Amino acid sequence: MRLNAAQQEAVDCIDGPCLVLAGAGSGKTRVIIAKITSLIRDHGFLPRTICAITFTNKAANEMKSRLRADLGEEVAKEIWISTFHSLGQSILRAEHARLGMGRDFTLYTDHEVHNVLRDIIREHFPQYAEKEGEQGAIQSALAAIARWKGALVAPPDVAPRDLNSMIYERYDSYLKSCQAVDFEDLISLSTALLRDHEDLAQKWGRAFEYVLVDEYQDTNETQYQLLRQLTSVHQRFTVVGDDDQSIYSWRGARPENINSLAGDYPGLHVVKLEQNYRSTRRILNCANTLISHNPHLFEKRLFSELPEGERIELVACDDEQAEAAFVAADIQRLTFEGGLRHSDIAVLYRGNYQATPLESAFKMAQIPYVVSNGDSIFDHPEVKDILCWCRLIANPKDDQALLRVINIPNRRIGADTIKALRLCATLNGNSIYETLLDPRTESSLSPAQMKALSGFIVTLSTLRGFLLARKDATLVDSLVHHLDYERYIKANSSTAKSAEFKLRLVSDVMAMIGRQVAGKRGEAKVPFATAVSRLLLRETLERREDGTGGNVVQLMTLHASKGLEFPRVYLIGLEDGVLPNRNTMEDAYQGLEEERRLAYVGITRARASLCLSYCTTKKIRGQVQPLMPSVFLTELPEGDLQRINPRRTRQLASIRGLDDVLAMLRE
DNA sequence: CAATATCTCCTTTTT
DNA sequence: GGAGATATTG
Repeated sequence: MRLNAAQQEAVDCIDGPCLVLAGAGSGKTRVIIAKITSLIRDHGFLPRTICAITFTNKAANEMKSRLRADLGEEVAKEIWISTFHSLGQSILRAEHARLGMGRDFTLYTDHEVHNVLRDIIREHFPQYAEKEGEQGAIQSALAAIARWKGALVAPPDVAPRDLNSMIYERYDSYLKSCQAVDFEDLISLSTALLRDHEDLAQKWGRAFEYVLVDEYQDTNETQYQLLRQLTSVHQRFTVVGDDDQSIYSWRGARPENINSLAGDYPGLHVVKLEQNYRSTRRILNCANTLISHNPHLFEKRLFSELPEGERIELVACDDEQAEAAFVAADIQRLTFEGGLRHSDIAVLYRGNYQATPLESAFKMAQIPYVVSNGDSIFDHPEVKDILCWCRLIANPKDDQALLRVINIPNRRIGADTIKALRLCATLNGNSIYETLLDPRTESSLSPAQMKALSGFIVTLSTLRGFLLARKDATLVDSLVHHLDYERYIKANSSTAKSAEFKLRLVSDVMAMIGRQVAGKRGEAKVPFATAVSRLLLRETLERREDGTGGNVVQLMTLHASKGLEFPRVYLIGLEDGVLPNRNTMEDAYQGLEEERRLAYVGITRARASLCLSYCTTKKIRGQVQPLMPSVFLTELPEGDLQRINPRRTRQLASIRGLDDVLAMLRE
């Protein structure tokens, strides 16, 4: 498809910094792809000097496959396409020595970070937990630490010494003793590294002659700093963003980074994309009217030359079961009679928990569906166990992994033994692994305990010797085999069938690691530790069925829907307290604005047809409670809405309208 | 030390 | 109304 004037302008601006303000559906992905293609074909950039950064793996994969289609496998695989986090991980793995870390450091997930902080507070600051409640203390420490890391302040440099700063210090040294980093470290340590080492700043600044950032409004402080450093040598980059779609401020995103650019780069070229190619004029009008209730950083007016389209449907249901049943019945109507494919449809909602009633209604109606970001293969305890074994093999200092698997399979190592071990470890500031090997430890434990522990040490060192020597996919089989994991799972499963299921999950995950280590699929061979932390970053999830693949309805949160589009969209749960979510209202009106943007993102996912629904009652904590419709419904243009009675089956007439619109969209 | 019963927190979004 | 952590038994 041809580019319009503004899109072409954005593609052609290559000599300096370029900011593209891209409204929803204005073809920003097309611009990014066209620009990368043009950089390579028309301007002689080498593919490996181009770096494109996205926020989700989903977006990165999408970009990869589109570039593969345009440029071919050979060229496309050379381009650096990654999320900020995985780029940070690459930098840290390459430069680990400067940080005084081994190459095989571990990535701690939020869950582990939470547990670490909980243990620190329990052990060293019990009065803190008593005063604020344990959860409150953890939350407060977590927020403070995130703030310091975001501002690149190391524990010794924290100015007013308070409780949180002491926790920060303990936390930091604990992570170091485990040779572990957290998600935020992937970026903040990379940034600090380039800040403190001029040669590295030069090296990485030269590596990328052109940098592109998608969803720029979602960058936080450190990500912006990293971008500045990566582009410091050539000063050539394009960032694409839309402040109306900023929905991650809760994790530190600063849409103001859009404004900072103009100050930091006086030569900044700004391009606005205001023509929407995605949605009917009615859908766009709804979206525009809703978002006009928010203040704006940049004035922009989205317009569309597409047909007016059908009115937006508005459905009031009795409760969430009725709502789910309505959506299911409506989808059946549209697919049986309306000729819509299941994959043309998405159901969007605020929280993951809202998927449950939909799932049961869809199962009942035999509607094929996928829940994205729903329960992942990595959430199964058996998979977590085996992954912790992998982490431990790569990095034995990884205390959190060690504590999880020290008694898996059963080795008769119990709570008392672990308690004694941890005491020794904290006393010497060592990891538990080091403590196990320390001769001084023996005096603190009984002979029986020592015997059980030495069994564990032998197993671990055998596995390390065995696995780290291998560079092929068989290593994963040998892990399961050596642990006698099959027997362990069978012993802990109620039925043979569930044991089989669990083993299947485990071997799937191990196959993912095996593929990377062996360098299958034309990808580069990857060290064991990297392969494992890619799983923790969820980088290697099996590719989603795209279009042709699974013909299924997609269920997802509004956050997960960003960047996607569907002919028919259901946006459910438009109740006061749900969307806008009650818990976000604390930070005054800021919260409401972000919730409104969330609704805006949902509405603008729809191409031809949109259905909004809400419930008048819902079961909350077991109690049925009445609910008010969302304020956002009152902010939509009345004339573009059409109330639907969920109890009455509808006529084909309304489907024909949809058909026409779809046909015009396909032109 | 392991298996079962009871309690407590939380249900916002994700790399 | 559910998961996960802790207390209580065998």
